[in-house]
Amino acid sequence: MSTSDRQSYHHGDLRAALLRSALHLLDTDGADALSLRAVARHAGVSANAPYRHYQDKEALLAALATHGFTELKARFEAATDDPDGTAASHPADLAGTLAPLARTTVRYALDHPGLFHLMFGHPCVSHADVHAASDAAQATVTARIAAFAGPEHREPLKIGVWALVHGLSLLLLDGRLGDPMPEQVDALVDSVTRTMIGADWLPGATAP
Amino acid sequence: MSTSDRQSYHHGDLRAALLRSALHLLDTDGADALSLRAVARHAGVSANAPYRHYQDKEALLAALATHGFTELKARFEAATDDPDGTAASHPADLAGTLAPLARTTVRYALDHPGLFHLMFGHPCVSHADVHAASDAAQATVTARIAAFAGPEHREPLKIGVWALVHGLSLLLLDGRLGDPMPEQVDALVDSVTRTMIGADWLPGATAP
DNA sequence: TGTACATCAGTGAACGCGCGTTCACTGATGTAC
DNA sequence: TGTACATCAGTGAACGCGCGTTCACTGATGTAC
Repeated sequence: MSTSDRQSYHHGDLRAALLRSALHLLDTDGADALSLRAVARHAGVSANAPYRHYQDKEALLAALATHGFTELKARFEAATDDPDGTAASHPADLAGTLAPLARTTVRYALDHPGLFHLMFGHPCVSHADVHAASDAAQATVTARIAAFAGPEHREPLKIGVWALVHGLSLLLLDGRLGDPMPEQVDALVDSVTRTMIGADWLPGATAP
Repeated sequence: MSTSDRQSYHHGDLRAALLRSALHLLDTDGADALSLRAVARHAGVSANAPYRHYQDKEALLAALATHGFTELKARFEAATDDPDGTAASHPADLAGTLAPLARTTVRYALDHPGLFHLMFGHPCVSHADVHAASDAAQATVTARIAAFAGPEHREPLKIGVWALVHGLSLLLLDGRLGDPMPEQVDALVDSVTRTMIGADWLPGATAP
């Protein structure tokens, strides 16, 4: 796949190929190890060919992060089968609604560790495209929360959920919670989410 | 301070000076930018002098991370005035107990962004020293939780709190929650912590 | 249908850089007698 | 108290490396006539 089936001088769709190579290397070698030269090498192309398609390294990184957020958003929507997020979906409680989203995020992080690090730990986030894609993904989650929480809890809850899921992903990624199997991960995320999202501030909610 | 008051060939305590320089650079230029050469340069010493005190770069990083965890633990203890963590301290609810610890962590992250990244995002964590210091810090928090939560909630709650605080720190660090002033940060952490640590699973707890 | 030519998307060599690490060295320190 | 010498903690130069980026180039493509 790397030094691929390219027989002509022109590549065809090098832009997309570079993105693919970069994603591969990102998750193989880690975000810190990603170099433009390595990406070109993996795509079977000379070291400066990428400059035909991306202004510089930053631009490629921004494209990668944007891709990540877009894909994450799509997974959020797939996870809830409720694309616009406005209709109240079947689970009656907030934890039941958020758990699949939490699972989706954590899984994405574990599937794409390098990309996840890039998405959340890199200054290239200041790019307008990245920001837009990130906001869109976040909005998907926010919409779910809005349907459940009263306005005075919406903001801290939104931040809290985001932080919780984010932290969980990174702790798992860094191996700080051991090295659980995928289904153990799901169970862990579920139990943590349900424990943390105590519903006591919901109107009329009490102990289980 | 950098090319310091050193007039003799021998330095005196280069080991400590290197650590100090590294900490400074870490929080000034970021964890990714930290190089052994830069540390030596900042300490006013030749590029290979550090090798007299640390086997290689990894060893220095491990020392830094260890330092970070040790200091964090001290701050935890200072924050609760309850050094051994066994006696039930004055706040009657879990959120009241954990909020100061959450604040402490987030503040530490914001005070030492580079070090925090190193502590939580770097493979040097596998060093035994680092592990020990990290566990010790974590135990301080765990002890507080154990005093409040029943055994069946202890584990997910422990992980959840850790993830929440960790995520909050990193989101703030990456500028993803805007650029709040220190006291706004404290207020944010408090409100998120209290919202997220719903006490509904506490025996007999109900809505406020 | 055939040819001239502009444009596009690659190549290969080179640039300067900072890095981690090793080498043979040398100045300062402290200990034995 | 004075001197010889081992040991320690630095120096400065050099190594090979991979990086991002620029340069002048060339092969392929497509369009005008």
